Amino acid sequence: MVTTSATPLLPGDPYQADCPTRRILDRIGDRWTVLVIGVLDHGDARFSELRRRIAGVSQKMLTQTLRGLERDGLVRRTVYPEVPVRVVYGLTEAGRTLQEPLRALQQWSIEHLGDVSASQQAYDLRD
Amino acid sequence: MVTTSATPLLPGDPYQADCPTRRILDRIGDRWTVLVIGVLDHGDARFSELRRRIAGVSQKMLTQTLRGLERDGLVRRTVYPEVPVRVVYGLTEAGRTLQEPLRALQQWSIEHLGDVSASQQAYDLRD
DNA sequence: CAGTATCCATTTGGATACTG
DNA sequence: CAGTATCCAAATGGATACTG
Repeated sequence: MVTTSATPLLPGDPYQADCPTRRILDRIGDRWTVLVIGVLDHGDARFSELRRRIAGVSQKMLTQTLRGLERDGLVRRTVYPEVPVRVVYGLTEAGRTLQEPLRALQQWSIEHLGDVSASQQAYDLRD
Repeated sequence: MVTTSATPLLPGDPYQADCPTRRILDRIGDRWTVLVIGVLDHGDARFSELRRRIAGVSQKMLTQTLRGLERDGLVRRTVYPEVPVRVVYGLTEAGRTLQEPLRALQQWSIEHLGDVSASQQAYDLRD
């Protein structure tokens, strides 16, 4: 992709409110979004299935998270007007591409969170 | 680093509270952490310099963010006991490695946030 | 089943005043 | 200069009750 935009996105200047890094973190930084994407990456799922598989999520937060992802075009919501109604969620193409950078982040976590925990312990034992 | 832990970190099972993805997002998901890392990646900086370069950050939040990063071993804090005191912050090796997955995320943003904005507009115009 | 609506406790973070 | 301490408004999110 080309960055021909009027705002040249200086690589070292991400401290504006509308910078891409800020926006993506606002998108995925909450408690449930990445978990929903993670589950849906295994395949489509109904609302109740998502709720079961994501331990601890409330109905309100799951709905809210799914609405946000749908609004952003990362998740597709399909309603089958049966009785009772069946609603199936799935990742869009855009949603699927997000998994790659998320996995990079997860990989960093796996490699470094041991050191991070050790550093925290050392820090807390100071003085 | 080796992952010899008793919890094998199933790749498709990131819905536990202590999963690596959750922990790294708790770490970088807040408003200021990635911005601090972004600035420090250009080189060490004093407290006042960070404050100037990160538009909108309050003294309290900058301090809080830096303390958290220091505790995690991602940022090094050096005090020069001059008068007035001079404090210089810099990334540790671990802190520097975090820049790579962050850049991947930023790259995804740059490539997709146009589509996301379009999708939001379409969503909001529905009904 | 898949939500919506409401209430409320906790968390987050900005503003302000003060300090070694 | 580089903080700390305190107060308080707004946002976040869980619990509960209700619905097409």
